[in-house]
Amino acid sequence: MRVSDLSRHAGLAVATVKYYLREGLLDPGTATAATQATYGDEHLRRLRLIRALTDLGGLSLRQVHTVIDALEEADPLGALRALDARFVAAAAAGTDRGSADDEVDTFIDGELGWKVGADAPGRRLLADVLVAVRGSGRDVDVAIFRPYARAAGWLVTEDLEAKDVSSGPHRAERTVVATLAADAASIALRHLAREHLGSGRADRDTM
Amino acid sequence: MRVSDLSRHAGLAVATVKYYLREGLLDPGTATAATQATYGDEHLRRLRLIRALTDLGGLSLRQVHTVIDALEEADPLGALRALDARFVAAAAAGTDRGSADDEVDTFIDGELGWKVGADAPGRRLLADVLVAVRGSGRDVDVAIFRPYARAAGWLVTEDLEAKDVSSGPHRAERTVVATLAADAASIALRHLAREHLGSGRADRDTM
DNA sequence: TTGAATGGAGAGGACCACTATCCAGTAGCG
DNA sequence: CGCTACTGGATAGTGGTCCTCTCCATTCAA
Repeated sequence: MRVSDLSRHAGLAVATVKYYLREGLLDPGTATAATQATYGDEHLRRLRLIRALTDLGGLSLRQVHTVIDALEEADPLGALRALDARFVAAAAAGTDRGSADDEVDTFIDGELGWKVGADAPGRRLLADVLVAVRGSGRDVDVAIFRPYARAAGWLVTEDLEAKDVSSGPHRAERTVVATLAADAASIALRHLAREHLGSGRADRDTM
Repeated sequence: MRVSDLSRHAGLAVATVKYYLREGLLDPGTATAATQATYGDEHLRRLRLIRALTDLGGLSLRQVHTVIDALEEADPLGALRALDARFVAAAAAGTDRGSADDEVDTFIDGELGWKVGADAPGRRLLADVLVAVRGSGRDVDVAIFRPYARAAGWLVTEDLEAKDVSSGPHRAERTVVATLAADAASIALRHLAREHLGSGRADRDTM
C-alpha cells in the first residue's frame, strides 16, 4: 500500500495523510527505497480512528494525539478520559467556581457512592455544568443530576452485559469509538425525544 | 452600565465585548453621547448566554449567532435544533452513507414511533454515528440505539414532569442553556458510570 | 484641568487544519 | 531505454476563527 491507496481508502487528500505523518499521528511506513515506503492495514485503521475522533467526537488533532498516545501505552482508561477534554478546559478559567467542585464530589462519592478516581475529568465537567447553569441565572442543586446518573448507570450496565466480550484485537480502539458514538447517539436521541414528547411546549423549561 | 462594567461582570476583556458588538452578537447600547452608551442587564445576560454556548456547548460564534437569531425570532425549536450543529456537518461530506439515513428514519418513525420533523438534525446525526461506527470496522444494526432511545425517552418525560412551569421571562433562553447542560451532564455521568461499573475491565467493549 | 475611559473602526496576531509547491528519487510501461 | 506518473520529504502558504492591539476624537470623573 502506498500513500495514494491509503488516501483513496480513507477518503482523504494525499496531502492530508502526509500532514498526519508529519504530525506524528500516523507512523511512517516501512521504507523500501529512498523515496518509497509501504503502509499496511494498521495505517488505514489509524486514519479511520483519527477521522472518527475529529468528525464524530469533534476532537482537535492535539486531543487526538493524546488519545492515541494513551492507546499506544495500553492505557484504555486514559484514552477514554481524554475524550472528555473537548468539554472541559474552556470553562475552567476565570469564573469563581464556588463550591461546585465540592458539591459534585459529595454527590458522586456520597449520594451515588460511585468509585471513580479523584482525577476523573467527569467530576470537573459536572462542576463546570453547575457553574455555567448558575452563571446563567438559575439556582440549581447538584441533585438535579440524579435522574441523569440513574439513566447513565442503567445504560452502562446494559452495555456491559449485552456486550460480546469480543476480546479481539484493537479492543481499546473500538471502545473509544464506541464511546464517542454513544455520546453522540444519546444526545441525538434526547433531542429527538424532546421534540417528540414536548411538541407544542418546546418553549418549556427542561432539566 | 458601561463597557467596563459589562466586561467585569461577564469576566471578559473589554476588547472581546467590543468584538461581540461588532459581530452583531450583542446589541449596541443606548447612545448617550458621541462616544458614550449605556448597557443593561439584557446585555449581560446575552454575554453569559454567549459564553455558555461557546464554553459549555463548544459552539462556534457563527453557531451562536444562529441560536441567537432563532431566539430573537421566538423560535425555540429552531434554537434547540441549532445546538445539534456542533455534531453534524463534519461527517456529512465524502463518505458513502449507504442506507444509514433510511435505517434511522425507519427506526425513529417505525420502531420508536416518534413524531419528529423530517428535518430534525438528530436524524442525520444518528445516521452519521452509524456511518462512523461502520467505517471503523464494526457491523452494527440501528437497533443498537434502542437502549439509548429508552433512556432518552425516560429522561425527557422525567424532565417535563419535574419541571416548574416557570413561564418567567427568557424561557427559551434558559431552555437552551439547560439543554446544553443536560448534554454535558449526561455524557459526564455516563463516563463516570463506566469508570465506576467497569473498573478492571475498562478495556472491554461498549455500546 | 487633566487623566482615564469610551465607542468605533481597522490592523494585527496566534493558532489550527490543512493545501500547494518543489524536489530528487523510484516504479511501471512500452 | 525513455517517458510519465508517483513517491517521500520538506517548506511555505492558505483560509478560517477568535480574539487583541492600536488609534482616534470625544466625554466623563476627580
